[in-house]
Amino acid sequence: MTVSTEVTGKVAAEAAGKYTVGAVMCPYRLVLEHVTSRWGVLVLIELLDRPYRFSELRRAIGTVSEKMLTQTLQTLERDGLVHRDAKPVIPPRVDYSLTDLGREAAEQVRGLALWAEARMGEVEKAREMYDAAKGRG
Amino acid sequence: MTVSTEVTGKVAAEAAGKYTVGAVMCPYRLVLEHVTSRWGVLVLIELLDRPYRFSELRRAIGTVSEKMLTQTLQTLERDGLVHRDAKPVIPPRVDYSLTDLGREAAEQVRGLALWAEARMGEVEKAREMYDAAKGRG
DNA sequence: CAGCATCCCCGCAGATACTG
DNA sequence: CAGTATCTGCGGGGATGCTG
Repeated sequence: MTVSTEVTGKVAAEAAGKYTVGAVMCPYRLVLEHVTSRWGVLVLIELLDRPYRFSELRRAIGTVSEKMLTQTLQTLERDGLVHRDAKPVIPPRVDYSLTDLGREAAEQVRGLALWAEARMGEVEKAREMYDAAKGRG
Repeated sequence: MTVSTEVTGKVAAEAAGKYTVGAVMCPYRLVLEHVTSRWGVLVLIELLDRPYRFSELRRAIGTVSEKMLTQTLQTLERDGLVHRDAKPVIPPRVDYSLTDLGREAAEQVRGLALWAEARMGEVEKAREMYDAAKGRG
């Protein structure tokens, strides 16, 4: 059916060529990695609620370093998913919000997060069973 | 929504064990990182079509090393998302398939992949505009 | 406040060799 | 075929200090 097959088919096709991990990757894979990245996921979900200022976002996420948040926001802004609004005031004030494109991505990501939250208990049980089975040999 | 990343304590750290990915974090975050991981995403989407044998999956994805595929599959199996069926024959034959839980996750992930594919062009245009704006200073 | 620049560690991930 | 075991690099990402 599936576009998913087509999608991964493209990945495979890319692999057949002169693909190298560190170098240029196809745009599709890149945007996917950006939105599924460690901090990208959390930023998108936060911004789905409302716009945030930089350090407000930092506090909301809680474990992200300033460097990684900056880097993540720049990547998402470059991909056209996040809008950066720097106000020329002192002290500086910068608001981040989702673009229409970013909102689409964020809603997909939120679906994933909601699933993870809902099924977390079952996953934990599965882990315990797996570990117990391994432990007994 | 809340995406608190506060550490839940030593229990989480110890439970993660050798499967720890990066820093210590709550189980919810862990599942999310597993399914959004570089190879986890591709494995889940591939398995959405049908069961795969190990090296069949390796060829289908195309760029994944044997080591990373093994590691990814073990993580997803431990989380109860992937079922491993090792047949006692020579030469060995191992089939991987999605569990019901895994299928739910995979469908969410596919949604993300489909979005990325559909909007890839717009993202590329956004990147060009961003780079052009930066280039002009 | 919102970043940028720099240093540096460690763990992800690739390469290689070996086994049941 | 489907893995394990081991070595190694290099880059992700944290810590720190500085700027507009």
